[in-house]
Amino acid sequence: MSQKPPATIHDVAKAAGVSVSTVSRVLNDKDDVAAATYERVQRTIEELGYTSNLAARSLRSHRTNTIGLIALDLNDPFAIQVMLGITQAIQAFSYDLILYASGYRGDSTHAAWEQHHVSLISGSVADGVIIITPAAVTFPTTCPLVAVDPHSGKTDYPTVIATNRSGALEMMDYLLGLGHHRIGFIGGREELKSAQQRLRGYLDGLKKAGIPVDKDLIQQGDFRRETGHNRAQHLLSLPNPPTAIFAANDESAIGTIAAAQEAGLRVPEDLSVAGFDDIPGASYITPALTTVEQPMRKMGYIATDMLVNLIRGEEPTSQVHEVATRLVIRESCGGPP
Amino acid sequence: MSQKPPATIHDVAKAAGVSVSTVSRVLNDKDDVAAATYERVQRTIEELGYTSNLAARSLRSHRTNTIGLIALDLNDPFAIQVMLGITQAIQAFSYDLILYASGYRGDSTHAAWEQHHVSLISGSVADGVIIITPAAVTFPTTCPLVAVDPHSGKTDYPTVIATNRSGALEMMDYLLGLGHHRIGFIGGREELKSAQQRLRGYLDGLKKAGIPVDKDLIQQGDFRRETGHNRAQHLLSLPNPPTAIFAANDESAIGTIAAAQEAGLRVPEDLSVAGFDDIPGASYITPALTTVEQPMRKMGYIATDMLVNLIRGEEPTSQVHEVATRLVIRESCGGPP
DNA sequence: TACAATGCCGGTAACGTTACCGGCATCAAT
DNA sequence: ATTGATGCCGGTAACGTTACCGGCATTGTA
Repeated sequence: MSQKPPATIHDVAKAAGVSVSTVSRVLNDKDDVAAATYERVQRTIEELGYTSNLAARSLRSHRTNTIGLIALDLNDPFAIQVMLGITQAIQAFSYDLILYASGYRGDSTHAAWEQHHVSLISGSVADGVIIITPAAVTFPTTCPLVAVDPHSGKTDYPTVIATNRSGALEMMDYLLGLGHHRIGFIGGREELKSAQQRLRGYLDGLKKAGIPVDKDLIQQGDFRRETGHNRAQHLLSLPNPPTAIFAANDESAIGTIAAAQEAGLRVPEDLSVAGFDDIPGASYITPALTTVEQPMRKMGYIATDMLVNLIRGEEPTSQVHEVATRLVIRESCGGPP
Repeated sequence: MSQKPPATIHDVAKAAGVSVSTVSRVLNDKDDVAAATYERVQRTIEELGYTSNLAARSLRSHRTNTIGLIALDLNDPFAIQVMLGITQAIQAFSYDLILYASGYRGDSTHAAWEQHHVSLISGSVADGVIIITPAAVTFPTTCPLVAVDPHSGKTDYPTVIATNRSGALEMMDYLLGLGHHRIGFIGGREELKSAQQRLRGYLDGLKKAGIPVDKDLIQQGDFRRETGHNRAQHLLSLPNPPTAIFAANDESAIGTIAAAQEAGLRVPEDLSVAGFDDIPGASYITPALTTVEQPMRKMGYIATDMLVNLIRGEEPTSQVHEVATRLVIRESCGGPP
């Protein structure tokens, strides 16, 4: 099994009896090539099984026709759903996608890790970058960049985000309407704007109903299932526990349901649980989760669209693209016991 | 916002007052550079925020320190789990990971799509490639390659696979032990060895129990939830429907449960449903799925290990690595009604 | 003192591709 | 017949990096 080196553009040129320039023109669909030559070159390319070297092309032309995606956690359903939207858009725009997911090694800050990968990718292997739930506020401005569910700081790059505050408020109105007065809240990654806005929606909901804030009922989370589980245990062990828990995302809500069941509580009879996101798993657990739908795929699609425009040198129409959320009522919420 | 070009190795060299060769030596941790010089260069690198151009490095040195992953469907929990194992291994081996998931555009065969991406990645942007559930039998042998859950044809590259036949057989023994005689089977992607072996386990189980094969009970599937749903509907509408359905993977099983519930059947009282894989969702649906665990993360880890060895030029210890499955009994199976 | 060994570093040539320039035909228009 | 425009193509120089060679000091050894 000889590992013979792959054919280069020179091999093709020699085999087809033309110059490398001509082969390059054929490859890039330039128009000043005679039809017969084009045909012949195209055929030799297939015969030799030639594939153009991405690294060399990128080095010379500074265009790769691929966009990079940086995501920390492949285990996160939100990221997965956004990715699906991105891959869909990628196809529509005839781009390729490269996902950098080398995993955060813990030997530096999360933000430093991200920045490193942005500069690694940009200008060498991708024309632009999408980052999902970034930890860094700023990035080296060397390449087009779009963030989905951005950091809360003042960012200088376009972002895609859902109407988190109004979505959370809508959920609060629903829970309050069911008669709940003590509603626990399990927050998300606090550096993300989305997490902050959902907390704000929670607070606004209480205020609107004239219910004073009980700090004990507000728990700091991080969007992870285990953490939701843990914080829910804490809330349920309070002397005066809540009758409903609003988790800042579905993963936390699923952890909350597990904690409730372990504590011998029935959902929703003894405890109402609400989430945010509407990940695929939300409708499959028991009880099916009442949540706020965030159009994750759409967000991925929009982010890609914005990025492609940026790459093409067009100014983005708006710096922040907001997409609407929607209340999804299923089975995990009822009246207070 | 000036898009100033990123710093090159020349900029660093000039700023540090050394030659580009020396900077390169520092970057690659060669040992013949004075400690003081090393220090100084390292500092200027940080000051300038220099990141070495991946394309140029790859072009010259033919080493990228990244491995490529080709996966067709990001929506597939099996692929996701394998990926998680890969990212874990990647970290342990200090490699980077690039995932090519540009999505199959349908303008060529699935196999051609894969081959294209293998040659695109190999020799330019990655040192080796892992493919999950490949559609192509052979690949251009220009780069190290490992397949997880391989094609059924005679492959000339190392593969990682689970003990699918014995796992399926174990499940059949369990179902037969519960008293079922009419057991439906919903198959997987037929070109995959795993799918074929699971079918074989099903058939062997029947044979062992002396039950003749009823072809109507064997449905061709493709590992997708919708297809499982559809095939289950067909099985349930049979004049003499099965009392249990063994789906070749959990996604199909989840589709089957949905179909049963839509038909007004209770699981497991009226119909037993079994799956294969033990994806995370399997324990969250209702009823919790009885299934055969396939150590997906471990498979990803092993594949990465094999690939890294291949890249380092070591001969693989074995061409096929088999990992053991395990029966996981939950709630979705009971005796026949 | 002479000579080899070693540490440290700079210069040059690639890697495979595309951008750019220029040149030879061919053809239409004067 | 001369000119200019056009179609088609080849040669050369980069892109940013690393491999390789060679050269100057400095040190060790006879």
